[in-house]
Amino acid sequence: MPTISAEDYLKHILKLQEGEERVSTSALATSLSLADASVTEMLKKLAARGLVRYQPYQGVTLTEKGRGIAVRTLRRHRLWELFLVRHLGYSWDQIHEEAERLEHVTSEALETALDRALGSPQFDPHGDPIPSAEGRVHGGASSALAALRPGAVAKIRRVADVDPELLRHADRLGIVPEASLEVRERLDFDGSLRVRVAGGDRFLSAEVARHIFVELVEERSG
Amino acid sequence: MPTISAEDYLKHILKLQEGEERVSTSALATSLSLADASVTEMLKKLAARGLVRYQPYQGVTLTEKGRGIAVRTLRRHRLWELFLVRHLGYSWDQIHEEAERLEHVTSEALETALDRALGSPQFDPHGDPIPSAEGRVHGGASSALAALRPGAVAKIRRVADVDPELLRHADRLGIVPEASLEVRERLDFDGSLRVRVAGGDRFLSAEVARHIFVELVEERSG
DNA sequence: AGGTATTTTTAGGCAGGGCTAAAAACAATG
DNA sequence: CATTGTTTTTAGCCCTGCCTAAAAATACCT
Repeated sequence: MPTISAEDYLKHILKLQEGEERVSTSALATSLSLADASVTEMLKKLAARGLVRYQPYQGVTLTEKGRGIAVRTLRRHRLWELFLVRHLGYSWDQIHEEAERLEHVTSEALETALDRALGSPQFDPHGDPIPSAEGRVHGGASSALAALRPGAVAKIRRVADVDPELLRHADRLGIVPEASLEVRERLDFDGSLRVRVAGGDRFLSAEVARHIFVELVEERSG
Repeated sequence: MPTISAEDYLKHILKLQEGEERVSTSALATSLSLADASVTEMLKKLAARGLVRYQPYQGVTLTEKGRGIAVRTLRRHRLWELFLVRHLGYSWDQIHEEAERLEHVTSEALETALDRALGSPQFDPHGDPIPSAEGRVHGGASSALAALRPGAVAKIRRVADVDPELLRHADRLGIVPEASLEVRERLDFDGSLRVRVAGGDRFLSAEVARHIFVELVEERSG
């Protein structure tokens, strides 16, 4: 059984590993909000348990075993997030912290029960893919709303779960997964956008638009 | 925030405190499956945090603060047990272990959500009372089935959650909270009983009957 | 009361995880 | 290529909880 701490390390490595080949000690330390030295030590322990490949000064990568645990933890996290919304009346800005704790005390039986109660869902409330029980992750190929040009029509896929405030803000604007949207105007000097969504025109800062991911439907010239 | 360990200590002290005035170090150690010495040390720490009153060689009692945490933990445990049965398809012999872990990662918000989803329930699936949000525990005054005489008619209140096997056994016999039962026969030499329950006659060993608690309805002479 | 038994506490260790400060390795640049 | 700067690792500590073995209190019993 991996400890809570180990699950957290593996989860963060998994996330940081997207794109990059090897994850540096300092990047991981920043991501976990821990001192670099603490991370160095833990990496040695994880390597000894066969969960990561670690060469001093060369960063880490997950082994198959480590990846398995990381993905399983991510699956539990996202199943809980959806469960909290669907069955316990939570809103999507309040679920991250709860799931962060619940994911570490979820047995295989409970994971299965959650999955069944939810009908084997593919996405969590933020639009993040829920890994399958076998560990396959459905990498949705979507692009940042911030990159779209005026006239573009797109379907919202995902709102990055970086901050509860962003989520509350997006929600008030009608920016939720599955909603449709059209870019009406783009101010070049600050990158902010005016978009039509849920029947109304809304303004989004570039910073907000950077955290919203969409699938392009049509690229009308404005 | 109390640690998981502290919550477990307090919960066990609460349980052992029923009846007895002070709880001894060794009784607590046995209950927690820990070495006596470990318990002694922890008691000093809990006392320093104001959660228990502890005098060397004199045993422990809970302070108001400690009792509050113990009762809250018990409440969360029992809410989870019922939730697992009602909303996640668990049977009552599989819920204890899950709840044992979930109770320690349950925020006040989650506790409230569980309570609401269940309609502020009074009892868990074993018939154990669920403490109120304010910490009041509904002490149900029931007696052991083992003590009833032939001819007695009673309503089942509670089946002690001591072992999953006992629970599965009781369930197969139709012995569940709220069911009605009549004692038909009692074999004095081993204390075993023949009872009528759910329309059929069933045999119970004295050991099983000792873990079933009932409320007497009528004491017919057999 | 005095001596044996039992309980409880103290002493000394260990593993998991974390921290700061100092040293070592790697990178980068004049 | 040598020096400065940035990462990363090592060294030495801390805290939480647990353990065993030995010592000290309390209890029991003749």
